[in-house]
Amino acid sequence: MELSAKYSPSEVEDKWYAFWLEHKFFHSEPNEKEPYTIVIPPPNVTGVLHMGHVLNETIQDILVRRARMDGKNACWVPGTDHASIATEAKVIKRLAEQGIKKSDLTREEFLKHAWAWTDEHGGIILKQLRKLGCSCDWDRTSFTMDETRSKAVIKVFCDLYDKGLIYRGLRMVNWDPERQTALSDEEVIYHDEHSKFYYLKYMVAEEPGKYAVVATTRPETIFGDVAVCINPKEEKNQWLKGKHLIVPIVGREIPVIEDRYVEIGFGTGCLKVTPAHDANDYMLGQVHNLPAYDILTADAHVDITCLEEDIQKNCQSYQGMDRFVCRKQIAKDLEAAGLIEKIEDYDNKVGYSERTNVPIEPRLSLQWFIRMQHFADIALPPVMDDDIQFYPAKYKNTYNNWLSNIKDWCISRQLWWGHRIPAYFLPGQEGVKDENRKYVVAPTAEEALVKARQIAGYENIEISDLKQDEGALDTWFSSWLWPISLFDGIENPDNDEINYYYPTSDLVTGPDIIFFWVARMIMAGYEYKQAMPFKHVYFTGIVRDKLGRKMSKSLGNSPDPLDLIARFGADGVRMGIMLSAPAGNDILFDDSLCEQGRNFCNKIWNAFRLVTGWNIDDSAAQPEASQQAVKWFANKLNAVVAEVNDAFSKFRISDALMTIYKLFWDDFCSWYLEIIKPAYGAGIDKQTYEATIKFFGDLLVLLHPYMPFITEELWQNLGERAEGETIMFQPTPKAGEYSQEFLAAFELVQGAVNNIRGIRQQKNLSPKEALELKIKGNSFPAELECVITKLANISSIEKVDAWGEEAGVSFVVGIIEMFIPLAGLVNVDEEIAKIKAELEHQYGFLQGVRKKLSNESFVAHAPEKVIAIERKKESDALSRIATYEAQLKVLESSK
RNA sequence: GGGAGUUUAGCUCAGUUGGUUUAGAGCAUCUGCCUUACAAGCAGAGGGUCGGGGGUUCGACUCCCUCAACUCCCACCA
Repeated sequence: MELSAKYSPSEVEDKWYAFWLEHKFFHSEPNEKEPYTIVIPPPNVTGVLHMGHVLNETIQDILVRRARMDGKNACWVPGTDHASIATEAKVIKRLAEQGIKKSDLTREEFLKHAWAWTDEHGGIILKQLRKLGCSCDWDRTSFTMDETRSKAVIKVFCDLYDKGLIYRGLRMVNWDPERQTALSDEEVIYHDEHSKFYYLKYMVAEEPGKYAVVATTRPETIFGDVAVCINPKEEKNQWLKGKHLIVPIVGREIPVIEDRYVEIGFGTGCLKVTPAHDANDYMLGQVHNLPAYDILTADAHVDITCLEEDIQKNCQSYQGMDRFVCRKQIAKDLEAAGLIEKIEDYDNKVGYSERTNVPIEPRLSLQWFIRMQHFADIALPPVMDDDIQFYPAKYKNTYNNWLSNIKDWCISRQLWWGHRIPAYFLPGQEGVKDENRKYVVAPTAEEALVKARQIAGYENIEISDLKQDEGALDTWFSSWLWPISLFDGIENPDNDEINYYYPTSDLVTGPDIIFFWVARMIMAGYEYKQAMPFKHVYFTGIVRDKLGRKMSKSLGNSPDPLDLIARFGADGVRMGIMLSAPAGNDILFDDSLCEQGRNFCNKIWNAFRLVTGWNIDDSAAQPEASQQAVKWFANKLNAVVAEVNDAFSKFRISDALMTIYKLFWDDFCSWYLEIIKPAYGAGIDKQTYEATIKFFGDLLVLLHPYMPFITEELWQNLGERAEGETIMFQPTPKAGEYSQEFLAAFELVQGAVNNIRGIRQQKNLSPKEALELKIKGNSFPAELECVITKLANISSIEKVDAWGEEAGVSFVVGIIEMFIPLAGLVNVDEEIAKIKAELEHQYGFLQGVRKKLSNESFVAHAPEKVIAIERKKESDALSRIATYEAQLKVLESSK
């Protein structure tokens, strides 16, 4: 077979992926084998593959493929997330481009558009994962809004409601005025901001001409002011006690109230209280029994129509103004009226919506919540006790911190795209306040009707009388069930699949969703399966560019993974992303990493070309050097396999890759193959050839989890394969016994070869020119001398008792003294200088060792083993020094 | 304001309970090579005293204190 000198990934990748699919190698069914399960962190259904996914999915694929080769029944379940807010935003944007407003559509019409969008763009990302080589069980592809998953969500909602763990209430929530929905606390991101601190004058009603100064960053909320609060202990504000103040512009007369909440010494000590627009003010309002005027619309425009008529008159000009426009306008107007004492620069934090990046507005609204204390109680211990293990473990702290200060979870969203809240309101409550309206919670309208008819007075209502809550549930309310709902473990809690695959093995995800997702899955796992959802959590880092910046569309620093795959091959990209990916560390990604991956593919490819290009000579005897090489590599392979196994057990999968990389490139190619390489034109003996093929196969198997395509391609061509055979199920090589002594002896051989090569380089000697080697005293194991002979092109090895008078270069490896005669090629002065420098180093070393040994405390305290090592160092150094000194003498006398 | 983490060759990182020839790797760099698998390669070489300071110890990159820089998370100060 003629093979090109370069590996062409595109030619083999699609072929083998199709082969794997065709044979259903990725598919898993429960059987008697040990399961190994991963559920994919479901990407947004309309999302596109980015480098973060590449990292995350590559790690998962490595783990899954490795488990499969270890003989486990590996199952990697793929799927997508409906991503309520993000997707609804995209749909609204597209509708806007067509001139359609969401408000013009009915819920049903809107959902039709949303599903159309989902069908159109959904699953693109899953197709892209195939290009990466991901071995997901595609037959199990799921969606958080498909039937099984949706039923699970609704069932869980009803169940938690029945348990009293879900409640509906009027609360101050984080409001996104752009998308016009409530958000959970976790969906708010705080940014530092340079803003202004406005000092406003509030005239005292009882004492005309006198005023109190109130400092605020949000003057636009003064329409909703209902009190000014002071700390009862604050000296300078004592005179305000019991007084009333007049809100500037608005003209409302409000009381001065006292509460220790106000911090003494901060600002002016006077805090304006606006219960409808600040969480703390709301709390104060509750305590002091104050009204709340909501003066902002859902899209954060001023709306004063809730105020009394005479007050409305004063504020008319602000009606309908955007909140930030109004802020400026009020400042301007107050300034003009002389009601601003001063404006200061002020740094504070402002919350932004994670999804729309719009400043959130604290808003009083009626929402659904989950009582979280119960879930914190069940989810904290397993992580703190390491039943569930985090890699890296530092995230235990983060987890602990969050669960120990848990707040109730706002799960309702004012969106249509998502799971509709299964609460049904009873008819005939027109006059009743929203928060007091009666409802029933049930999975379906029919079941809701049954429940409703049991309530006195509603015995005769019909389904059409019930009004379902308009809201949808937070996306994460479906995601937290993912490891259970994927196996239908909510609706059918005892089915074979859930019993077999759950708990899953490893979860691979980013630390940014530790609260959103990881913690909540653990909660749901213990609530609904009484067991952990996964045993290990591997937290990846963030993929950044080489300057350490986050990858973003606006910076244009985010490479397209498919483009990278086209340039470097999927294996090259996988290797590139894995080269520097210890758990929890950010990855500074650079194309050159993929280049390294591609180069490695090429190296493997060429090694294959070499090995399979040899002709087997049945009559040839195995050369001594080859025999030693085979023995050495067998030992080395065992040692490395043990190392790799250890690395995997600690989730150090980048380390494992680097270890295999060096094994292949340095040990196998640079040493092993060079030793066994037959002379030009000659055939190779059968024994060596077969051993080599075996080694190559083992190496491919070791590499396969990282580089699935090239390893399958070469493995298939490495020997006769039956139809339907695949490297995917070849067992990982076992870590057998190996001789530390033999490996150490071989290292000495390598040292000698390196030295001789170095001498050649310095003396400008061709590799083709054979050299003689003399060895004095100690030597290598005799059987390894032939390796030096071959690799360093040595014509003869002579054992001598002392160096003669001839010119040459000497060197020491370990404590073996060697000499290369080089008549006429030696610059005596140069050699003397070199040896002197070496001697100096040895003297320094010896001195250090002796200082230790002459220290009585050291000899008294240090363990015997350590002292023995120091003594060995001493004698070795002495022996080397003797050698160099003798050489120096010879050289000097030859001058 | 709390908490966590990081700081080791030009870059990215190892360094496992303090002691294994006076600190390792990959990449990059430099030198010499188109040597009959591979120039996406081969061979060789140089380069850190382990952020600063102090301490514990016979001995510290490794433990303690302190200072500095950077990163991240959490928190209602208007």
